Formats: sequence, structure tokens, C-alpha cells
Amino acid sequence: MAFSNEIMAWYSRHKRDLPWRRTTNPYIIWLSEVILQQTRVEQGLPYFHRFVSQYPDVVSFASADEDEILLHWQGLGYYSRARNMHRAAKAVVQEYGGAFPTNYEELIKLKGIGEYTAAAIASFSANEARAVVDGNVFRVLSRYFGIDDPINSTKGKKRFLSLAQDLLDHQNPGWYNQSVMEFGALQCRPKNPACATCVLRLDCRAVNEGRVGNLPVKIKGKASRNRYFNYFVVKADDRLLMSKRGKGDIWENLYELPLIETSSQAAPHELAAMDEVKACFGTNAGMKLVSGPVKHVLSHQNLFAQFFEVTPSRAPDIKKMQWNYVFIKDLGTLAKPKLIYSFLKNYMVGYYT
DNA sequence: TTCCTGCTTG
DNA sequence: CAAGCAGGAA
Repeated sequence: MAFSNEIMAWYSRHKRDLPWRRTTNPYIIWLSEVILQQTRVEQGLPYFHRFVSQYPDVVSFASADEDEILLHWQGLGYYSRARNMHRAAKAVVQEYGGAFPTNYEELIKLKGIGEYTAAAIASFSANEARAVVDGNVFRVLSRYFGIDDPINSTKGKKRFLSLAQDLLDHQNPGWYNQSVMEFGALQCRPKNPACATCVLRLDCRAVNEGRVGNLPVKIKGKASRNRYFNYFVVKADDRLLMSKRGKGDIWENLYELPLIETSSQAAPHELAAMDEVKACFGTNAGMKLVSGPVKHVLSHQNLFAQFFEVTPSRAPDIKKMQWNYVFIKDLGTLAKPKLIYSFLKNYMVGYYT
């Protein structure tokens, strides 16, 4: 098969020397694959090294505290990946005695491992014949074969999955899978693909039909909603009031400042007049805007955050609000969303790094 | 099964 | 403004 052989030959000449390609240890490959989900190699690399050194095996990962894992994950985003990894690691210890599975059927049962990641780990660690289909593969196949089914439609996904499985080299599934993905990352790039130097250009339908810029096709998602977050900085001596986020919303189990969400942008005096604010900080609380509104964009939400320095006129009911005073010097031990981390970093200059 | 949602960076 | 997978709700 011209396509598969060409692309594997290309890979042997152009592959990057990435650390997770030097091992067949399924645990290490799992770390790299989950970190690299929705993350670029350059951004994931330092996290990969951190996790390998902090948790050299699945047993150490499983016995760590979730807060600690989240702290190491801080800044990577999609924090459910870290929480699910913890659950998966515990399951591996419980059900497999710490021997990380290498076959697709077992892998896909673990939290945070879907079709792509199961195929990746199985093929890289044990050469199981499972084709991976990630964003790179979608792009390479849609261009080379001129397929304009949307890659995020059910029909499209099935078609690409089945095509990928047909193309798989059964002698070297792991090598083949790496080849297509690397080819997509370096040659058949989303923007500015290097068609002029491409070994597949003569047989590439997108090139021949002038459709490279139009493939792959993707259905646009729905628009984001706007949310308005009002954060309160409440200091007491060398401590700061902090809050842990709960289930069912963004940033689950991460730490932030006390928050009141409003349905629109609130001016400082409007906020101070709110019953909820009075109930928290007293009727005569001082309130001063110190930052914002800062726009913070998530995948399906636009956050507009304001930060207020508050001088309560009576002691906040921290028990009822489930808030905690945290020593400023200890703020670095709490996993925080980028938004909060960045604010504190600027605001607490000299106290906290 | 299908649809919706999660974070950050270049 | 685009890019990148999985889980859970519908």
C-alpha cells in the first residue's frame, strides 16, 4: 500500500526524538498520551517530565493526593484529565496489581482513556493492531483521500475510523500510527502544510483538486456563553480567604477566591448593594476594584472576571460559605485555574510566587 | 446514541 | 480565532 509505506518511510527520516517514544512502558506512554490530549507537544513536555519524576510508576501515582496531582497539573487545563488519571491509576493498582494493561479492551475501561488513547497505548506498548485516529490522522486522511465528511460528525468519524483501520500496517502498528500522526504534525499541518515538499503530493486528492485549504471539514460548534465572575480578596493578617470549587461546573476541585457570579457586568456600587454581598461581608463592607474586568476564554464560555478588595464590616461566616483562610505563604500549594493564578501572581507580588 | 461541555496557548 | 479527546447528560 503506497500510502502506508510512504508515510512510514517518511517517518523514519523525519521523526522527532520525543521521550515517550523511547519506551514501551504502558504507564509512561499513558502519562504522555493523556497529557498530550488537547495539548501541544511543546506545552506538554515539561509536564511530562514533572509527572515522570514525581510519579515514576503507577503505584506512586495512585497513592498521591488528588490535590497534589492537580497542583502538578496546574496550567494545563482540562483538569478532569488529572482527576480521571488518578481514578485510573487506583483502578490499575486495585484490579491489575499495579501492572498497567496493554490491550485495548482493558485500557478503554479506565477513566480518561477513550478510543484514541486506548489504541495509542495498545499499539505503542504492545504492537496491538489498533489504528489511532486523532486530529492529525483526520487531517491527513481527509486530504489525501479527498474526504469531505465532517470529522466531528458521527458519520464522518465512523468513516475515518474504518479507513484508518484498513490502512494500518499489521506488521508494525505502533510505528505506523506514530508515522501518520507525526506526518500530520510536521508535514500535513493544519496551517501552511508543506505540500511542495510532500512525498505524497502526486497521489494526494486535496493537492490535485486544489482543496488542501478546505480539508478537513469541521462542523462549527455553538457559540460560547458569557459569565460574570466577581472575586473577593479578603485578607486577614498574613492569610487570604480561599474557596474550593465543587462538582458540576468548570475547574472542579480547584481553588479560587470567594466568588459571586452575576448575570451581567456589575459595577462596584451595584455589587456592594447586593443582599448576597451584604450577607457575606456585612452591610458596610468596603469594596474596591483592584483588577478587571479580565476576559478569560474557555472552550464554551467567556468569563469576565473582576477582583475586589474587601474590608468586611463583620467577620465572614466562613463555615457556612465553605471558605478557608489560607496562609499567603502557602498559596503555592493549592491548584488554581490560570485566571486565579495570574491574578494572585500580580496582586501578591513579593508575598507569593 | 447523540449532544454538550471542559482549558490554555500560538 | 483555531486546535486538540473524553465523559456524562440528554
